[in-house]
Amino acid sequence: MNSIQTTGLELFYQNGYYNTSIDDILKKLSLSKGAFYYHFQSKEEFFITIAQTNLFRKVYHQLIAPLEGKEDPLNTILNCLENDLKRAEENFLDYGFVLGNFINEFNGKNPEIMSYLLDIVTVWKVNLVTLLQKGKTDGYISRHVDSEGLATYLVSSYMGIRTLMVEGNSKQLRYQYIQQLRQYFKTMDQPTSV
Amino acid sequence: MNSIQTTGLELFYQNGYYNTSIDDILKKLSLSKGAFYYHFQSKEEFFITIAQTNLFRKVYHQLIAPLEGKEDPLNTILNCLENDLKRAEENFLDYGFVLGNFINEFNGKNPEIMSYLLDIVTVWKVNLVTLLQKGKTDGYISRHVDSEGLATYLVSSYMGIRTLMVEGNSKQLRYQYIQQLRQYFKTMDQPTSV
DNA sequence: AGGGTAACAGACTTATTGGTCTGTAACGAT
DNA sequence: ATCGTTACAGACCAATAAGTCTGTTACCCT
Repeated sequence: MNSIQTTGLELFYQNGYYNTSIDDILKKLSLSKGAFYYHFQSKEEFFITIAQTNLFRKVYHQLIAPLEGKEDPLNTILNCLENDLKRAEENFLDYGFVLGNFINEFNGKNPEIMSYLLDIVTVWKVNLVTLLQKGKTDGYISRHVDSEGLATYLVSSYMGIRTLMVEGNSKQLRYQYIQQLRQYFKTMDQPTSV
Repeated sequence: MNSIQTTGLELFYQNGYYNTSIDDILKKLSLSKGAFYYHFQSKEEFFITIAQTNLFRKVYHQLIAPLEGKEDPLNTILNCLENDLKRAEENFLDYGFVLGNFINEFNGKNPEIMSYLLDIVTVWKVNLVTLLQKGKTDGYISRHVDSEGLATYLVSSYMGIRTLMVEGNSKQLRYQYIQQLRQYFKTMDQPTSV
């Protein structure tokens, strides 16, 4: 049953939700329809289950966990994103940002699933904001920085660069992206630089 | 025939390529299968035609044309993006960035179509780079700015924010995004601020 | 007026989809 | 050993997909 979820997320990620049939998943596992519909009510309920467990875990592990218990928020965020992009780059068959892809796919089609997906984005963003705020009280970040705005900006730019990196020259894109981010961060990492 | 393309792009945008059937398009136009397959060989060829004409025109009109013949590149870009986001926001049924959605959908599924879509991105990016370079020679932008990198950053962040703006509070997101961009631009609009 | 072609109409085919339903193997409890 | 429940197998169904094919208009040309 857990293997169904794992394989399900894998195939949904590669081919998209609507473009992946239950049969595709079952074929890969050499299982039958009966097995699937014994554990899950429908394809939709199946995906929601996956989103709330596997997908959330994945995002948390990739983008939130690496931020915990570190000083110097800006550098921590920068390293986290850079490592993530490097992983995506080395993964010779990368399909973009899992969460971003699904948000894109379900937009305007399934509001319920959309809300679950956006919840995950919110969790990520809240973690970023919290980290940035802490950075301000700890004296790492200039007080005039808008934590909410910066978090929004980070999330959106990351989602975008992951979409762009599906083409060939992902190495250059990553370099440029990180470089620009570093430049931007420079303007706010010392409170004296106002 | 042109109406088929227009309606086709409209529905592909709203529901995605794979989730829009030829019948859906034809039903909306009260046309028959015969009409469609008289003009187009297949659904794929149909989309490619749309991408190269209608989709390209749309992107050009939205994001490239407003940049032409203006001084002060950074402000021009900022205004262009802000106006575009405002339009998306007022459009009470917005489905994200057309081009970005398709790139997301076809990634890993149809390399040929992908190449056509990425071509459009390239055109946009080249236009940005050219504008930034001109801005440097005209003295609007600091010489140490990496035009290529900045263009990459602009494209990716725009694609990301459009994906995020599909949820409710798009007004706030737009404001935060533009605000952050403005802050970033401040660091490079005077050559003396190195 | 008549012939020919461009521009469609729409029934039909084949493949695939999500989902149902009946059947059955394994297995612990009594 | 038997019973009953869990965990599947897989045939089956209705809906929908892209694409084909045989018509049938409408209209221009001569």
